[in-house]
Amino acid sequence: MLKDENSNTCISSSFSIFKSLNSDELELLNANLKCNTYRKGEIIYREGSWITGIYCVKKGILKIYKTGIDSKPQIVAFAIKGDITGYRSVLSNEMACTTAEIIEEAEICFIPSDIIFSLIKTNSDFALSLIQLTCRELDQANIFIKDIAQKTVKQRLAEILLMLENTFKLDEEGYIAVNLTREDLSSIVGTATESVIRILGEFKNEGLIAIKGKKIKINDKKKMNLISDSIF
Amino acid sequence: MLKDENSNTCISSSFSIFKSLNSDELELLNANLKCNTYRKGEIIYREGSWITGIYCVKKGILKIYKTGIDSKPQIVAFAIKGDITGYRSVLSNEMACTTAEIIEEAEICFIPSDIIFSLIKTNSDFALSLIQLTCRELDQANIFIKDIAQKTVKQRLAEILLMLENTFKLDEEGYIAVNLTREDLSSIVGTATESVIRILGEFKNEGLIAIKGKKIKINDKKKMNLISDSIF
DNA sequence: CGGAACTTTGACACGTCTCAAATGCCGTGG
DNA sequence: CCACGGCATTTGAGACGTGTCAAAGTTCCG
Repeated sequence: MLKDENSNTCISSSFSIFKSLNSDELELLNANLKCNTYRKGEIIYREGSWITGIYCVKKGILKIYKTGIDSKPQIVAFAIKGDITGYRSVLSNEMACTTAEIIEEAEICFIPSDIIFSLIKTNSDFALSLIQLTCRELDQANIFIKDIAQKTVKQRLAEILLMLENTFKLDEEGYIAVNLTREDLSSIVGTATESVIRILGEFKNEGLIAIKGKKIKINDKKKMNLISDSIF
Repeated sequence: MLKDENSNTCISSSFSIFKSLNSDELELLNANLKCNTYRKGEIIYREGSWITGIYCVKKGILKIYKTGIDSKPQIVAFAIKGDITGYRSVLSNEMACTTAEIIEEAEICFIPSDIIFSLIKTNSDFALSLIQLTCRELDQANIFIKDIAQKTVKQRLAEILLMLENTFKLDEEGYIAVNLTREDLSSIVGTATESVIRILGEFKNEGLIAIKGKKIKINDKKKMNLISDSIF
């Protein structure tokens, strides 16, 4: 029994995308996995490269970004425990359109694309789950387009902080449990690093947040929402 | 034979999303269609409402937008002949997250959602087509996030003009065959109407484009690309 | 023909970016 | 274990891009 290594415990209900698989399908999946641990800074796949399967995050945090002008990155998503990534390129037979980089020591399983395609073929509920996953992400992306186009940097930063609190758990003290550099933050919000620093400072002075190094705690979620929604 | 009204000629190979359907499935589809013509300004569905099926565009042009701050719209897509819209909300059982408005007299067919779901269930190729469609749109959205976050208004406007030329056909004189107000343009680019006007003026003075009322013609596509890619 | 919506132009204020320099933090190697 | 070097953060000053507001001109359509 290799249960602790590669098998059943690896992919299961913690990945909601696989919730519609029966035990046979789960077994097929787990029999074809390659799991690995990665350290901060490692690249799982790179924009423009061909990837041959999708990646499931068992543990840790990845940032998913596109590379823009002067190789300035634009973070378009994070992947945490239970998320899959790389599926877009695999499903549409295209080169990876983003880069996936570890920002917190991670354990990641690789699933070859033919397994995914055969699951889509044989299990329509799984296919539907995938459709719904992409639809949800598409709406998120459109919301962000709207916000980045219409909101000020301050509003966007408030919004992103709330999003981060929503995405990542809080530690014992209430700080958002992720270490992002100020530059990372600027690469999400779409602004200069210095602007992030200045506005974080304002938020802190107004008592809206607390800062301890890279860790941020939102003190006044209500006011933060008002700022983000520009009712302020 | 009602061929000219609702049946086979209506949904067919012109909708690439339906290319994987066999003749039985096409027949089922066409038997359940409701087609209508709409005039400029009409709303097909509205953000926040529940829609019970998807819409196929046989003719005409729609703008798809989200409503933002001070009800300022943010256009996130267009739908033209051969496109489907509204599928995101249907597939993920959520309220419409965008509004679809006619900007050029259109002929549109409605397909009830249960038909779509049953096709997904029985035809995995159709499901895969849908997945690939959403994946492509998702990447487009992420590209636009990157650009809107990193590019100047001028660069974005150049990019959008190129995109419009790519999306819509050209008329006999080479003008992009769509009538967008300057405000529409500003709602795509994410800027003020006045900024669009001023920069269009610059482009025109530099001979990059020609303007005839709402119609725009790109004279120097190469230079336009350079501007958009900020190699300029 | 009249009015409404759209377009254009100008002046001005403000937000945000850029550049530069100082300080702080952290991991690596001696 | 400490010192060093490099990277991240912070702060300031100044320039520039864009948004806002106001007013005039234009087009469109009933």
